[in-house]
Amino acid sequence: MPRDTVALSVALLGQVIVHLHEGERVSGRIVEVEAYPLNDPASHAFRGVRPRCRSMFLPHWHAYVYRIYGTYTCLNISSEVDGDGAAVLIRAIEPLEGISLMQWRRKTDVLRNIARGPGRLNIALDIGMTHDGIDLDSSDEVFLEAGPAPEQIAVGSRIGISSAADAPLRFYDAASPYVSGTKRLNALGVSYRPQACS
DNA sequence: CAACGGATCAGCT
DNA sequence: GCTGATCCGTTGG
Repeated sequence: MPRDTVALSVALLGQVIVHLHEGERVSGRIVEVEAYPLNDPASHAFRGVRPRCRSMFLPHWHAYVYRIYGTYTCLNISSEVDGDGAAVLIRAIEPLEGISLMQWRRKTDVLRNIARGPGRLNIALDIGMTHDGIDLDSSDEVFLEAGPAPEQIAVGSRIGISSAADAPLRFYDAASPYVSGTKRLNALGVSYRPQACS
């Protein structure tokens, strides 16, 4: 996986997040992310290490989970080297395994609404503050697996922030119906094919 | 559909 | 106090 935050964001699309719940796999394919790179005014890490955002400064591939608006939590993956604060926010997944359990947790049967949005996907996967700071490589509870990259990746501006709001740092699978913020999907009108590997 | 308010936690001014 | 990387139920056009 790339160490650069933006490169990692693109590489994460298509990867599968798995949470083992009493031996049952609950999982989904990442279809939407946002990058919070170094020196980003919108990043929690912008003003240095704080108790809440300390996990952003962990080495590459650790979980940063924080609470938002009192009720919900958001999952990020730390992206840079130890001591540098940056991460990728996971914004939406396509439900794959353990769907009935996710439907129960989310109190809806509508597949499209199960994990569209960062707060929603954490409820669906039962990821919360207890997972803050875990190493996703060594954890046998929450981890990632390789999955098919999107055929086409779209780029847009990030959602719900005020500073650096125009930065094109939101990436999503252009063909997926499981992405959030539909009204802003074409905010930049930019899309491109990911770099072809020969 | 769009707009609004409530729920409710933690950091910052 | 207030604001925020949110979601949901309700209201009104």
